[in-house]
Amino acid sequence: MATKKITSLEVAKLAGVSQSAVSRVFTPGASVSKKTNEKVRRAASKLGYRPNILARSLITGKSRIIGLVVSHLDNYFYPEALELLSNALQKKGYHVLVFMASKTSGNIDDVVDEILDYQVDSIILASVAMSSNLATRCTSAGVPVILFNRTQDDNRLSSVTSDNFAGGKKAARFLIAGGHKRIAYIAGWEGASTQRDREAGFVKELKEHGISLYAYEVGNFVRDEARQAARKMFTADEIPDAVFVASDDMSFAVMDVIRFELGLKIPEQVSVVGYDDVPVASWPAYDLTTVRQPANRMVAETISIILECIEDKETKPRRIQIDGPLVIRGSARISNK
Amino acid sequence: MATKKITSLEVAKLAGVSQSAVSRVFTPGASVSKKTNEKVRRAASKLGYRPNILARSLITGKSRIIGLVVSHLDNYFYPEALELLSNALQKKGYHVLVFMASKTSGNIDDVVDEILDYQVDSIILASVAMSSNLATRCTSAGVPVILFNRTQDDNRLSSVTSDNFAGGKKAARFLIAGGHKRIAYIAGWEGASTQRDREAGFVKELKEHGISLYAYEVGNFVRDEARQAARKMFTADEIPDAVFVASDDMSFAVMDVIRFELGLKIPEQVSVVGYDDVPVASWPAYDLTTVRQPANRMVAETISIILECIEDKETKPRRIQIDGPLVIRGSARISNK
DNA sequence: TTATTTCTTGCATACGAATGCAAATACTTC
DNA sequence: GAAGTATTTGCATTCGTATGCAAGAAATAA
Repeated sequence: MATKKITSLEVAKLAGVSQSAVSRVFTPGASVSKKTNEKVRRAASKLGYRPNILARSLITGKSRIIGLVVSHLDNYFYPEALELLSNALQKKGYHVLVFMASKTSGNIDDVVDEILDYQVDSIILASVAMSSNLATRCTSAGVPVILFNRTQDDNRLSSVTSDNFAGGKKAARFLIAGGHKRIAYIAGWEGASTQRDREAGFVKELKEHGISLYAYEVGNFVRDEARQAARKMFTADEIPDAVFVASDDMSFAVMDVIRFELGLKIPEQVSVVGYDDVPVASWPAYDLTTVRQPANRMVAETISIILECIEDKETKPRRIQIDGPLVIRGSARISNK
Repeated sequence: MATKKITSLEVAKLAGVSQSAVSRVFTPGASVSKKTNEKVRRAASKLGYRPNILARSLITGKSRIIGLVVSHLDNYFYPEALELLSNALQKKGYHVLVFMASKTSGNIDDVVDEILDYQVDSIILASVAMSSNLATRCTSAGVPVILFNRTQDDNRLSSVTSDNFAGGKKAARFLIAGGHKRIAYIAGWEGASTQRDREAGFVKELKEHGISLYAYEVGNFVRDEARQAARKMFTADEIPDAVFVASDDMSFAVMDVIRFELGLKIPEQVSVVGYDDVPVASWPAYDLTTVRQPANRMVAETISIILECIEDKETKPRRIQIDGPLVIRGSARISNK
């Protein structure tokens, strides 16, 4: 197996210049004459030379690798975000190293340690939290950490989320305006700031209208648990006439239970409102009214924060909240019946 | 910003040994005495030392990074596969560097070049092809390439797919047994071997029963195009009574058109069979009969090939086809009406 | 105890590219 | 053409770790 390694030295030899010259040709902004540049490029492409990013990283201290920790790829909001993120970073010359955080155990710290081993330029935690201890490690290692779709009470961490509190309020306002009287909520995982904020906003708005939650169950952002929650909620004596579900993903499960297991009509008997606006929400089979998380804008913000941090170490952490609209579709009544 | 870099040298100093000793402690299988080992480990954890993978790679020639090229994260088969892949590799001490191949332009070669820059130990192309020229580059760089869910006529590339031909046959056999008389097909992108094999198997089986395709449209594995295809196919004079769609993803779009735009009943008036068995297929709203691609077994095979190639350069490329069952649900009639 | 073998250890070097510095070359200007 | 400035270039070193080699320590055999 002719495992050839073409190094800058060989290119230099062929081009009749020094290794430094070759390096400079491939270093944007370095001082090289037109002639040398051409000679080197010709030799390089002849040999199929490409700079070794790893070797370069060793010196520059920049790996052009961004570590991404994800745990919920089965929630279709994340594949979309991943795709946007990866594409955008790719355009900027960075690439994404993926780390799965198992949903069960809270071993995020171990995972982040592994990430640091790769000398990543930055870490994105998608819907995942980290220990304060580890945040210290990252900070002192000079690796900026950005929480995506999650916040945390640690002022060293930047975060980008949708405005979950406002989103919760929007959902409530909409259901109230629709004349619903028995309004319920199916919660996500209580450890998630997104869940807490959505609930808080929702409950707050209800309260401001003198309404209190008619029913409450926890789905933990897991479809099966959402199903259970729905079964429990909608087999009671007098069932809710509206339910706000903390994620689209759970909403689909809830709708399926309501329609196919319990034979109820949506939205005639029960209105359902979700959160995320993943692609499936717009499919006619669900046609889900939901609060949109503008993935593209969230990603854009994330990336701008990352690049800023990488270029200028002194940037202080920011917390971005992006407002998302309520997307009105057919899963919830609009006027009072 | 106290950007401290803890190196093996500092650990060595603290532990009162040489840098080599530290290195050996962190190199599995190296010769170190129990005493030294302890001293070093104590010092290391005190300083929070962790070996720099990049520097290590420079010497060993192994980065423990696997490059993954994806292009269809919106088809929910891929997030699932990505999750399985990443998890399994993580357990083996490898990690996945993600590269998005834009669906539109065929710039795969550029992408793979970028991957090679990172000195990856192997490349997985998920549902993506590469030029023969580039395959040469990879081979000569000693980087094994594995096609996932795609084959290609290049005997230097390994591939792992489901048995698409057999899957197509199963779909046909099932529809025939269900007494369908006007059987149609909505194809994926013709450049994909998966598409071609599924179609070939399907048509072959029909032919063996003396049946020919009643209608044919192309959906290119894109939901919108599948919708168009369905509209065209099901507004004809005498519509098909069954359609095999080349992917679940397209199937959902097709079912939505059939039900909600055209007001037809599934499976009473039209039977639909898909391919993939993504999670959504089992949701009651679709309840799609489909040929399963066993993602977990496909991933397991992929990984075993990768590890084998990395350890033993002389392994020759393999082509694995994994048989998947037809999962019978409610979207297709079983008995002749 | 001494000779022999097996483990450990440190030294020095290598991996591939980037960069400060000083020497060399090219370009201006008078 | 000389003097001065701006631009290129090569040399040597550096990044953090792994590893062949030879010397030293420990264990075993005689």
